[in-house]
Amino acid sequence: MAGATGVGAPSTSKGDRTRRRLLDAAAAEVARVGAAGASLSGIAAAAGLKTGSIYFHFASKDELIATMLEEGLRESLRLLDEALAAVADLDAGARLRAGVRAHLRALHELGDYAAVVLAQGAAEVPAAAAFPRLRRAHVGRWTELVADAQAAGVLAGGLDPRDARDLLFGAMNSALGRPGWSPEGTASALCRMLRLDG
Amino acid sequence: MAGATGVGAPSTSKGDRTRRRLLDAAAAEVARVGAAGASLSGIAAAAGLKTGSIYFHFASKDELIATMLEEGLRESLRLLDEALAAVADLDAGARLRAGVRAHLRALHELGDYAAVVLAQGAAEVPAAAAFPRLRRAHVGRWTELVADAQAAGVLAGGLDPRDARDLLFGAMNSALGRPGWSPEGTASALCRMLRLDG
Amino acid sequence: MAGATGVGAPSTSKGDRTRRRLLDAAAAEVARVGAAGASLSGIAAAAGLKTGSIYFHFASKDELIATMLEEGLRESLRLLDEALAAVADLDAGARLRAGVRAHLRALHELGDYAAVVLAQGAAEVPAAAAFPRLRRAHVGRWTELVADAQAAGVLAGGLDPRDARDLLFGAMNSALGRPGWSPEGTASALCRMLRLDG
Amino acid sequence: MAGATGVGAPSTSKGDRTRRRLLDAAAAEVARVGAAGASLSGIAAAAGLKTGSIYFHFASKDELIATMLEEGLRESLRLLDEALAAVADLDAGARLRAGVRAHLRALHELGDYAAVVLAQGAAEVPAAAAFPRLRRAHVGRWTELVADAQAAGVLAGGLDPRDARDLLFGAMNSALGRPGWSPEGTASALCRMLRLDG
DNA sequence: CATGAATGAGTGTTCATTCAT
DNA sequence: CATGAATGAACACTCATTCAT
Repeated sequence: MAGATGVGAPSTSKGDRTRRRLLDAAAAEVARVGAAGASLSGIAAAAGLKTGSIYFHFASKDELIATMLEEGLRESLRLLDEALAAVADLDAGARLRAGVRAHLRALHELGDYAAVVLAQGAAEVPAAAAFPRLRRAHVGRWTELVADAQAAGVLAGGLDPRDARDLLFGAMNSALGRPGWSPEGTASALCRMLRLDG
Repeated sequence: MAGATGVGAPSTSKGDRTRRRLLDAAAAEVARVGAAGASLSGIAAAAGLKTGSIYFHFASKDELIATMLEEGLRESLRLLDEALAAVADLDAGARLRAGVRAHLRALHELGDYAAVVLAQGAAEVPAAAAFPRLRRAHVGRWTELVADAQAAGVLAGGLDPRDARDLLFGAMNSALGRPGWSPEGTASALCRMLRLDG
Repeated sequence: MAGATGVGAPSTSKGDRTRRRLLDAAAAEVARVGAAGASLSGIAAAAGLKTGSIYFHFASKDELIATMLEEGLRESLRLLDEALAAVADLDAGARLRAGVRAHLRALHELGDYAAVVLAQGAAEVPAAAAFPRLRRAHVGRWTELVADAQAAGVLAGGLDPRDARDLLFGAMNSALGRPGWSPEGTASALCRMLRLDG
Repeated sequence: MAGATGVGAPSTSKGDRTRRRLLDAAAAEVARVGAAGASLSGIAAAAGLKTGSIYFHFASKDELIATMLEEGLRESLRLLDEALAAVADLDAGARLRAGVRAHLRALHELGDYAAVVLAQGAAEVPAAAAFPRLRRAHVGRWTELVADAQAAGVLAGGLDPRDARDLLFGAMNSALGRPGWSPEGTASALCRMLRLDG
């Protein structure tokens, strides 16, 4: 929610830095008014450029927004995987809790990128921006986490893990709507509601 | 998600019927591309009118969309209250389960109206469209339901009921994203995950 | 300038009265925002009608405005002739002074009609509204008055009476721009400037 | 009245030249049909542009027209001051005659700009376009000229100099309505009528 | 007589996009 | 790399006009 620094690694060239400013500005603008409502002139102004200059970095509005979405999703997946790797040896309940904490931390850190990728999904977004591979990977990770937790009995069984996963996802992403939320607080509240406490 | 039946009672005059067609078309369009992305020409075409004719029925795009949102929210509140009235004498857990079922049924019946009111909220919508009374009433109903369930011990205590309410809301509204979902199935899945089973 | 009752004789039928209300409203609206800026819906509303109803009384916006202009010009000519008839026997200076007083009184009485006909002229007005006969008659009367005064030596000679007439006209019509002006005061001021005092 | 040469000094950049073409076209269009009746598409076409391109140079129709009016008024004031400076040492009658000649020359040179600023005033023009400083300066200059002439006895006394000034103004501006008028001819005619002859 | 409802051409304005500089 | 300038298609909205009721 807060003004994020963005997503990328430290870039070297001036062109790369401008590109990053544009992606950040696009994320903020899209989070504020949606993909359809965001204007290239607004994004350019927020990045300290004139409108036409965007086209040196991106071929079209769609490409700019798709790139921004993809980077947000990729980073969000990276943070999740990092967190899960650290708890690979623990039991299913602990891994699920770690996933929840990681997702909420990602939501918080990624700022506008997360707001866009996770809250709005790809609804208003151009078809080209589906990048299904990343999306499948992300979703798959969560389906696995949930199914393992069900198998271990720490999460209610008897229901399709994909349904359970979506409900969990909806609950987590609702945090983006609240001002001043903290990842840790929301994670512990959610785990308590699901009786997931260690 | 599917083409909505709409919201209103059978109207008599020709003008009323056109107005309803416009509201239905607006709901569908906004659900598809967001308020900013929806175009009056698209809405008019879907309602079988020419663009300019909209202005005989609504003073502006904002008024059209705000009216649609308000009717959706009002109807959704009505359905919730109706369901709660029928279980007023039961215990807090049963009332919460009834609320969940009612909300999901409303989501399903209201079609595009709900997709808009509940998923996007009034985020992108003009300030005039906040209709805060309805929104407060709706939110208040849910805070009460959740707080009662916490007090009765059927829902995890120790956390702000408003946080719990938002998590619950997020989980329920996530159903709109899935194709072919059923209100009853989702309700039972959610209740099971929360260990709310009567 | 002030809200005028209009121009016409007492009418009998209800249709005639509606017609008059429309002409009055048109005069006011055109005086306020110009012929191009005046809208039929505004005029209709000011006359207590719905827009479409205008077409029962006038075939088009142009016809409505042209009729209003013509009535204003005709009445203004009538008032001038009336005043001149009363001083037909006096000398040229007295007749010119009477004309000035009559014109300024007409400007004052005719209200919005005069504002339109005399100030804006037929500049913005449709070609059909030129009604050249009336205009020629009006202009002709003034050329004569001025030429007679020049011949009699009470108005500076040595210049084309049509030029003198236009300068005089411009001076008189400038009164419409001043708030709270009186016909008598302006007439005496103008006569004094021209050294026309009896 | 005829196609105006415009107002500005020779500009260098391409944008400045386009801007000037737009202002000239706007002056012509507004002189022809009034501010409300003038259309941006007409103005753009007359300037050899497409409608939307206007917005690169002016933020709105109002700004375009207001700018045009202001430049016209400013230039007209400049021409007046220039002429008055050249006769600062002469008597009040000579100064008034110089003012009349200067005003009529300005009317003639400024073409459509003058037609608009002086004939229509800022009546139909948005509030933002009043530029009251310029207007006050222009009006003040004339009040002074007239009052001095009255005090010196060369113009009839016994009447409010502001009234005399407005009558004078109306007479001078009436020249705009006549085809083929010359500033010198009109000035001498007016001065003769007012017995101002040096 | 008058209205309710609709139309189509027009308005001012925005915006993604292009391209010479 | 970036800008200044322009375009054309879209947009929300207005308005004169029509016509069944």
